[in-house]
Amino acid sequence: MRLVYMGTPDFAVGPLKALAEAGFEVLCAYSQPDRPKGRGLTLTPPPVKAFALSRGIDVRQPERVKNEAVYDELRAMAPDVIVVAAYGRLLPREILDIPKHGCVNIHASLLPKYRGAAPIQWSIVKGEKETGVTTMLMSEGLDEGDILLAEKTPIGPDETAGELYARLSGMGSQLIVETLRLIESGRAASVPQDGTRASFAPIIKKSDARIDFSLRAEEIVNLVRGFNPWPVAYTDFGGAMLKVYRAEEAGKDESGVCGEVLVADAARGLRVACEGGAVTLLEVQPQGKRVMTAREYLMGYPLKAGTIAGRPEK
RNA sequence: CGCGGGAUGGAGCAGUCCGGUAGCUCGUCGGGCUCAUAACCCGAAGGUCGGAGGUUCAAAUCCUCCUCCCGCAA
Repeated sequence: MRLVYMGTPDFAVGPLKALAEAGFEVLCAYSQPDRPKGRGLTLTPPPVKAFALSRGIDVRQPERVKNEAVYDELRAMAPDVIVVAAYGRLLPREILDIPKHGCVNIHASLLPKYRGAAPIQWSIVKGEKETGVTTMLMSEGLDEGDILLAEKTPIGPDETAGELYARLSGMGSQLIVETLRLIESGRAASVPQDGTRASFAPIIKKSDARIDFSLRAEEIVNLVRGFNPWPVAYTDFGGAMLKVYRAEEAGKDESGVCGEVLVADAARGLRVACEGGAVTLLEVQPQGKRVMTAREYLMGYPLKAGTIAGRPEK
């Protein structure tokens, strides 16, 4: 089967690799244009582009996809199917209709839950115990297409978004190969999503990762897990930002105002009061410094018990 | 040329403005104490202050260039 691939970030690299190695003919890979990134704003190619080029796969990076020129070049390639994985753009009807078998999307959640840009992070932040990957036949709506295959997986109690991301990318790689084989053999069946059970996982903003100590300890720990390694939960003590990479629920034996530092002691740890208890911060990163354990942090920084965390954003 | 913070014994920091004996909290090693502890007491080792030049009687500290780490923004 001849396919066109559309994807942008790391998540989409595994599936492309799997498809190529499973013997599908990848005509071309579409990716978002190179963007200025990092310090110095260096123009950086997206991971899918970099991978595709290393395999000698042709790459296209149109700024806009709703464009006659794009339609024309796709029609000219006459793919049997277009596979989309975290491409970053909705596809218009004109494109959905081009491939003989339609456009197939890999989505990192159990649809119809967590439709949208950041299903992996939000499923952890919301405390889900289970998630998965779904392949679907794309429609014009956002992740509303009919479901082809889905595979579940439990979310580990300490699992971070980064870890789950890698795992789901691997699962998606196998699932998309399986899905295309079914389509190829004419045995694919799809079922519509139950829209009444749908939920939305919007693109993450930095400010989503600010820790609200008026939440319960469990919710705060989930926030920390779900936003690691990006954008990373943060708070601030006395105006200096502190990122929190790892945290755990503390006992309920001590209490204080939400956000109050209960314990700041290299021997006993860093504990902050929250709704109904406290959280222990285990791994943190002061502004301008590397990631360090709470113990290391407390050895050198003058944080005292009684400090109140979480001043509003400037 | 996007904006900014940083590099000091093994770890985390102070000292740099205003040049003059390298310090703090830990860790490590040896000894002591204790039923016991990331406890306590005594003692010790460990640093060309990121690198290269320059100024000076004297540089962690002032000047120039370089390397590496990090936050913001995108």
